[in-house]
Amino acid sequence: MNISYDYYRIFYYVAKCGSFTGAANALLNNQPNITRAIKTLEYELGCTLFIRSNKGVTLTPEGEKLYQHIAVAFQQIEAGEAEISLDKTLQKGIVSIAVSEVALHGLLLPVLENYHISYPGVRIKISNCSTPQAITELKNGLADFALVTTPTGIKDDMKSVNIKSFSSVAVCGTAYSKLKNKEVTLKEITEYPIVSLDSKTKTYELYSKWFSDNGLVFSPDIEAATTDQLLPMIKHNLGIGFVPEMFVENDNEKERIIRLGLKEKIPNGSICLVTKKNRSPSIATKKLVDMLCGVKASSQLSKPKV
Amino acid sequence: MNISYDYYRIFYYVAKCGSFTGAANALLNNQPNITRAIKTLEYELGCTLFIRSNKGVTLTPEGEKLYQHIAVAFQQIEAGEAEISLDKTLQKGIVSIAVSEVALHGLLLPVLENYHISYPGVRIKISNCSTPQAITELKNGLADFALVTTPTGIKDDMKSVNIKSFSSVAVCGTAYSKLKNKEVTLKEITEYPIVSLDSKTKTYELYSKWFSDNGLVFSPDIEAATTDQLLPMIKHNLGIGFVPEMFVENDNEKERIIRLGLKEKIPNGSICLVTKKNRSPSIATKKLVDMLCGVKASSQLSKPKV
DNA sequence: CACATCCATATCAATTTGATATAAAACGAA
DNA sequence: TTCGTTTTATATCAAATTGATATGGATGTG
Repeated sequence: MNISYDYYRIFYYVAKCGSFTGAANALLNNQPNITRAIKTLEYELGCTLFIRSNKGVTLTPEGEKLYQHIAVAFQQIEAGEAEISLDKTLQKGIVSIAVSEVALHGLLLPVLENYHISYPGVRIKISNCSTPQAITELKNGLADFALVTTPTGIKDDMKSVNIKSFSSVAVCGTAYSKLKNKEVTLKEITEYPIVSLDSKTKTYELYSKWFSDNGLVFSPDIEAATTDQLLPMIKHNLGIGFVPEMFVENDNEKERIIRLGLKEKIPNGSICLVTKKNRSPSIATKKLVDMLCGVKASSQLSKPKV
Repeated sequence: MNISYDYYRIFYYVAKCGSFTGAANALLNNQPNITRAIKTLEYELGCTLFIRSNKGVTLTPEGEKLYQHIAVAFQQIEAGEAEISLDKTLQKGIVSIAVSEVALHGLLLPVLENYHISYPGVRIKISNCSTPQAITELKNGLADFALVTTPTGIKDDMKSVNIKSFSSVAVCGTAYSKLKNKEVTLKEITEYPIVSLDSKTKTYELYSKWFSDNGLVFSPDIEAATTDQLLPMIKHNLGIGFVPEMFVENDNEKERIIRLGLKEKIPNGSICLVTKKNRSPSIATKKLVDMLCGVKASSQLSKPKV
């Protein structure tokens, strides 16, 4: 048995409408087609489904039984179509993001603000963690994508694209006001206590390499767990630190922070988006990724020829 | 949205098989068609449903959601097809019959014996009652059809066809042995006590009319509720009675019954099948009706042209 | 590096569907 | 009754879809 399911749809509408003519209208089709379709269906199934009369049709006992099933089936299909349709309009959905601190403040939060206004129905789950942790979350399927700072150290089955580079500045507290408004060298800085992120972070690695490239040793006196903790320490004059510019910009106690005019250029960090290669993003995810990348629209589906 | 449901079937099989090629085989179709169908479906729905790879396809999040619904839907459709198919082979079903006593013994039981051997899966519900009661049951939808003795007194929305006429005989108990082997007239009979069915039955009406047509009055001394009760009364010599021949034939105490050679011909009764005009019989019902009418097969459905 | 296994595309014939005109049957109202 | 309306049934043909085959590209395997 291999009956066209479109015939069942016609059957469904005829049963609901109680007439061939009515079903034809509901289906934007014509009555002779409905007559033919039902006749074919009856022939295929080997039994009469409707009793015809001059004022419409009614189900036979067999038709009745079939209808019990078909009605459930088509309500399911319609529910499925409705769900897809909702997803498509982004009235619903959930996006999980694993994001490192710099990426959160420097990229995700501002974009998310717009995204949330455009698609208030999409729920967002943010997991704020270090770069390695973010990669692990992505690997374990806990996040749809990760936003981290380079170097990422991604796995084979992941893909990473740079989205935005950011510059950092060297800052210190007001106790070091003698350094204000004058050019200092990196070597001079090593004579002061240095405040840095945890030695397990990629940022630590980055600065470590930069220092050694300049013939110096990066040996912080104080290590903080998060960038957010870095600035208070600096404000309390615990030492000099390298902080992404945006953190300084956004701070509401700027007067307690002194930006140093450093001779050497601090290496740019870069925020990149990491995705799993074999995983297809949901529409809500794709849209957010598009916004993060500054892309207008994602690839269109095309209608097949012939 | 007006997507061909056949595409959903293809989607269903692709999801189940995990590959376009596999689905093509399962559906006795070819892979390029599957590719085209899924591409069309994706275009219509406006989202990607499968992630293609060199070793098959997997569902995207949207495809997954759709599959939840489609799987339920198609299991329903398949269940519906299976049920129809079962009905068609008469492996299942139920037939309710309202039948009067004469029709039961004279027609239904012998036919039912064969029917039940042919279609053991069909359950049969017999409601044994008087002709008017049988008509009422049919009217109330409690019976699929009625088998009664004429005159039926059927309603407007019912159709009646004569199936079999039966002859009755005048019988008495052994106490009346002097009537044995001689021709008696109806007038002579009126001199003996008469045993008859209830005055509310159609049979009573029938004999009443017959007597009056012969210038006599039908005034039974004893009225029985059912034909089954008639013969024991006659055997106990309570009087002369008119009994359908088959009841006498099938009796296992024939020696206690004397058949009278009556001059006047006893009017033939007729068993007829009554159906509701606007109600379509189930396949199981139709088959039984066919057997009762001695018909080989019911009308065939034809395949529509072009 | 050849080979097998996927999916993608192009093409064309065969089939199905959509649309229109028209018939037949049944019902209700004038 | 007869006419008008409403229903399903049938015939027919163009348009669209589907089925089938050949072929190409990507990827993984011995």
